[in-house]
Amino acid sequence: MTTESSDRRVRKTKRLLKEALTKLLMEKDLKDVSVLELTELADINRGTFYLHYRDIYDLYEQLENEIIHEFNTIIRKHLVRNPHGIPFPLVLNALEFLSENANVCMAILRTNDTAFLSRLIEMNKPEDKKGWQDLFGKNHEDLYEYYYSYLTSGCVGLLRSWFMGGMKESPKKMAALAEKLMSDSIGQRG
Amino acid sequence: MTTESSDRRVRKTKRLLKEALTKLLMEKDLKDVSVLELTELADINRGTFYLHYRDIYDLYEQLENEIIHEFNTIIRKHLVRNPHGIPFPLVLNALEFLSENANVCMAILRTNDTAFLSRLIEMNKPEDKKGWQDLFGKNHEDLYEYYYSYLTSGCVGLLRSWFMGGMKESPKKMAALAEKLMSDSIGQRG
DNA sequence: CTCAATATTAAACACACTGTTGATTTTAAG
DNA sequence: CTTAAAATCAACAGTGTGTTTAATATTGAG
Repeated sequence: MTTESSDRRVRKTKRLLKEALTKLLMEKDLKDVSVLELTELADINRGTFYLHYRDIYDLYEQLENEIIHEFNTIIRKHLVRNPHGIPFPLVLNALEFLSENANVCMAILRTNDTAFLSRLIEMNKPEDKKGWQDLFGKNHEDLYEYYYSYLTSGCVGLLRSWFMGGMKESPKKMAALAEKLMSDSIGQRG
Repeated sequence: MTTESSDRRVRKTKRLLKEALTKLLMEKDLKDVSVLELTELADINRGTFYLHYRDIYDLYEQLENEIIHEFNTIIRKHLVRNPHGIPFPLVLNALEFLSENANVCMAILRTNDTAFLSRLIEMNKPEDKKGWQDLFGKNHEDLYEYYYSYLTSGCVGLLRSWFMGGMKESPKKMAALAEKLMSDSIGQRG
């Protein structure tokens, strides 16, 4: 995870750069963002950029990291309390977080980058066999991975759709929908 | 769609460049591919590249286009015959196509680019309200879009998982699984 | 407040790759 | 064979990169 610097100057520089990148990602692809224009927009010396980041992609990754980390914090919190099953508040909290951080999330999702998706999936995948069984039932052990992929990708797709459509539905309504779709997918144990 | 050139030289040049890009995408990200190394690998003059493509991303898009086009051909063929419902052969054919074109598909999916996903989704979305109703039932009309997003994203995730795992299951088995997951998602009309 | 440490700045640099051009050679189609 | 088109080769200016140097500004600790 990104370690917070104790020096105010560093914090300010990084914050300005991340804000600038978020702005730029609203209007163009990551590949079209140059260090030059980024630092000009942030009003930061170009050399300073390289004091903190290897390149634009490095900065982007750290931005994405922060979102994923906060996201996982929400998820973990619920998993500890209720290790099995898919609690409604989890989904709701997740959606509310996204809604509150719309700017950055929009920027990330706009890049059309499923690395974001893949990482969320991998990081929250149940590690032990027990977890799998509780989620998907005892049959089709060899298919757990596939069930999981379908479920999580589906959710991210749902979420993307909600985001891109301007988040017209309330987080609560979307949470209920996600909940229903997920438990329907899981519930079928042929 | 990409128009086939009548000139053998052009066809050869484009084919070599696409093959070279596919190779390079097996080992590095699209952003790290330069026109220089691409044309050297393909043994094509660098200037010739610009006769046909704007930049690396343009070439990549055309490569992706071809796959999507063939994919859609399979899908459309089935939709005409059986406009409503999700026929088993459709999924099977799609998976077999992917299996046969593993190289290119792997290269595309490895880029972690959901533009591929989004386009597949958009291009095959039922246009008329009737289609939606037949797929999802008559309730929750306002939620059709979300159902569709969940369903299709889920399938692409499933497919990605299958691909990245080395395609150990047979296309037939995966088709059955996809079929089941999709109809389970759709079948619920609470 | 003072000061030593550290971050930022400004300027310059070599470098790699880009995208285009014009002249020349090679190739394909009729 | 003839001719139109494509590919090659060499050269070009332009842009952004990544690094370095010395000077300047800001910070946190004492």
